[in-house]
Amino acid sequence: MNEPTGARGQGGGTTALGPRVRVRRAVMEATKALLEEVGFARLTVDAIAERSGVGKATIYRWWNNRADVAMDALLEERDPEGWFVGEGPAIDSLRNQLSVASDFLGGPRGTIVAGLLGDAQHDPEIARAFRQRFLGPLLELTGELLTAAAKEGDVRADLDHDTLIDMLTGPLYFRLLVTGQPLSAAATRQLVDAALQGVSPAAARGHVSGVARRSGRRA
Amino acid sequence: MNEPTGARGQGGGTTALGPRVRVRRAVMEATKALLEEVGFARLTVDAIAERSGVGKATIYRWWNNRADVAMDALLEERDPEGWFVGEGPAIDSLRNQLSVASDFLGGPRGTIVAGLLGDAQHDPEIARAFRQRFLGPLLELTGELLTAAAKEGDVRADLDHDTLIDMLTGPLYFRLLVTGQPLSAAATRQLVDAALQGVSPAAARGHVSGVARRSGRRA
Amino acid sequence: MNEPTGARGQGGGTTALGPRVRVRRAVMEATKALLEEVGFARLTVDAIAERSGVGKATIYRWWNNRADVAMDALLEERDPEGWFVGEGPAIDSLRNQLSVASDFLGGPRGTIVAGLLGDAQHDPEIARAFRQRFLGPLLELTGELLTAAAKEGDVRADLDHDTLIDMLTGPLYFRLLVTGQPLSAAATRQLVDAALQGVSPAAARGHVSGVARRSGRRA
Amino acid sequence: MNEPTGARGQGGGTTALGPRVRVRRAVMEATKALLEEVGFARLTVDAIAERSGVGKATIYRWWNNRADVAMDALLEERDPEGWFVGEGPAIDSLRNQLSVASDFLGGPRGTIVAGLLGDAQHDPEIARAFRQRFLGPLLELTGELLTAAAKEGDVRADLDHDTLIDMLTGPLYFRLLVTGQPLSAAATRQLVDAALQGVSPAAARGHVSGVARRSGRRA
DNA sequence: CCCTAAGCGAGACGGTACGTCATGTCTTTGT
DNA sequence: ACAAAGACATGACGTACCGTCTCGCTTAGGG
Repeated sequence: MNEPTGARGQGGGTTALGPRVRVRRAVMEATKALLEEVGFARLTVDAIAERSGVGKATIYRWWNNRADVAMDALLEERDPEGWFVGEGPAIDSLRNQLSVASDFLGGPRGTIVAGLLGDAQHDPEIARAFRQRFLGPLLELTGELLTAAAKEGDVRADLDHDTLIDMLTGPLYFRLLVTGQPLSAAATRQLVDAALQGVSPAAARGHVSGVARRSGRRA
Repeated sequence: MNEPTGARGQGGGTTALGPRVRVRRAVMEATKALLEEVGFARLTVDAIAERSGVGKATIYRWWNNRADVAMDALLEERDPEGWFVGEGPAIDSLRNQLSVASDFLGGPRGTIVAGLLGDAQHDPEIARAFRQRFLGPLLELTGELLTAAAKEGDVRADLDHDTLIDMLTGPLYFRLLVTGQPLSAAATRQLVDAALQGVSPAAARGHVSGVARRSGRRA
Repeated sequence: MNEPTGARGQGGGTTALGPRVRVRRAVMEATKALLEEVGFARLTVDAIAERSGVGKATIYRWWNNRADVAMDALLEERDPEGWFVGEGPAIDSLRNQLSVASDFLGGPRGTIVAGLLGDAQHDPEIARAFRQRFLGPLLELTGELLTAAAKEGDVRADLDHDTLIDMLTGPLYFRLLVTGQPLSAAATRQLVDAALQGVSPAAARGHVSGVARRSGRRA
Repeated sequence: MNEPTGARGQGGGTTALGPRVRVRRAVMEATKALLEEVGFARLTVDAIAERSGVGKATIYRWWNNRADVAMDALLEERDPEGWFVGEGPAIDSLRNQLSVASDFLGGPRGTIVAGLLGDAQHDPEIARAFRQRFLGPLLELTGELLTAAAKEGDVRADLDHDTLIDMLTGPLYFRLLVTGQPLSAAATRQLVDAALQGVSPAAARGHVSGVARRSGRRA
């Protein structure tokens, strides 16, 4: 279960063991180091190979391209974190999740995500992988939180969840990928508040701001 | 003034006339054709040179890189369009602008934008150019429309414009660059409605939906 | 003794039995098949392993490299043939041996020999093996035949045997490896005649041509 | 005429100038140096590129593979030499040519030739080039000398020239490529004498040996 | 009206990274 | 214990595209 698995582990046979532990570790570490040092744009497979002491061919055996490697490195860094929080009203968890996402995307790992998505524009395979491995789980969680929040009466039930997700998540990636404006938990709270209350005037109910106040725990 | 100008024409020296008309036209046409045929990802300067009959050096004289060329081609296609509409309530113009943007980004030109932004993740110069030349004018317009709409009482005045823009525009680029879901004027209308009314329940004003109904002119 | 022996069997230790029968057979057969299908140039150890169902490591246990394997395959094909003929005047046996060699080198097995010698130019080990295992026995026989023929008065006794062998055998390999001209028993007979009679005029002896006529049995 | 031409110059258009002088010189020099240092077997295009300061792509633009480069280097070393001697009886020139060839093949350049021919066994293109560019001119000369010598009465007129060439040249390459025995002008003289006089006894005429004595000038 | 400088085509060039191939060794796993 | 299966480091391959650069050829426009 905790078996170290390469990107292709998905196929999930029994004997397809993925890169042996040593190889995987070496590659991951080298990749992370290089990502920090030179960024994704200048990350090359050759460099990873040299740095990790792993043969280039071996890397290509287990990963499809540098983006694939970088994605694995990225996921390794994301997973142990407190993404999948729960407890308390769902709307709070939702706010929290978006704050955490902001911090993640606003930090050094955000640069990796941006680079990955940059390449994804040229290579559908990367796009697919990103959606499936990185984005999917997160959006799924968001969807569940929305369902719960709707049930708890904090979110309108008549709205398409996809639309809601776009509204809440879209701005983060917009900043990351397009405008380059800073991404912070604070800015995101503003945004979520606005989204919840609505842009039109006449949206002034203690209900909403009350929730907003309650959930302002994580900076 | 009406002189065809390359990217560097901005500096506006005296004799730096930009590419001679013939060159610019040939390059632009070749670029557009190639963008349609192979997409931005496989667009190469060599191909543009060969196809246009223009020397590679000449291209590099007037443009910085393939993204620069592609951007020019993109702008040529965007400009004549009905982006800068006005008349009637500002909120309607705003809705309209977002619909037009959706169609633009959802169509073939959207692919170019995506490719451009993809490269922008690796090359700050491209990012800068994109923001300045493509995005800037649009967001400026959006800002003005928001100001007007606020004055007309259709938009809350207590919200930061940057946040609002992120809320309204972000989802479009999110779909384009990240999720890959289809981008249509219809989907965008839904989204704008939700943004205006707010996600929280207790949002029940004929006011908003009335406006929405009025502005549903452009598909 | 009759034990099937790999290349290393020569050392002749006690327990070094050479590849087990099954392994050897499988490898030999796969190798021969591949040699016929793709030729020596594209013969790869991986292919032999896959085709024969024998592990690559096992192959390397018993053979040094692909040339070594190919050589074994080659020798398997050569041995049962009628190389070591005798009877009658030695000069006839000599002619016959050269004819047989021509046919061998001119046929598909010649291609293998050529490939082997090709690699031998880069790898002295292969060269050594070829000379010792393939060429040696043949030249030894030729030497004996020359001695006998000299004793029988059909060959000058004042000539160095090495020189004679070079004269008689060299042209065959020259055609095989250098000029690429066809190698047939017929062409070889011409050559041997010329060698025997001499290139200078004043060579007019029925003796030689008579022998030539007698020995024209194998095409 | 004296225009430095790359391997592909054969196509012989007017604008196909071949590698520019600087490139060619740098590549040739690096190649010769490397051939001396590591031999043909370990000659790599990468090394040539690095050593010469010429881009790998540029090398591949003008040459097809390392063998092609090596051949050019080889020819550069062969040409200025005294191959195309004349004067005096043709049979003497013939003897001389074979002696020179022996020295050439027996020396360091012979190793290059051997390596080239080694690769030629795997790559028909190399074989073709070797025959056309290196071997052809030499054998042509040999053919002419044979014709002249026949006319002068020193060589039998009833023998196929191809056969004669094989007899005289074959042994040299046999030693070079197959047996590995030393190649010297002295050994070659023995061989040529034997070929002229014939292997059979009854070949004892002052005629031949007289010529042999006269031509023993070049060691 | 020429004649000089610029724009320009053509494409050679050095460089970096790519992804692939085959080698020969080493490790794991199952008998 | 032997061997199948195959992972692995190594090193070279040949290709692609980049952005720079030199060549001459044209083609104005200022003397």
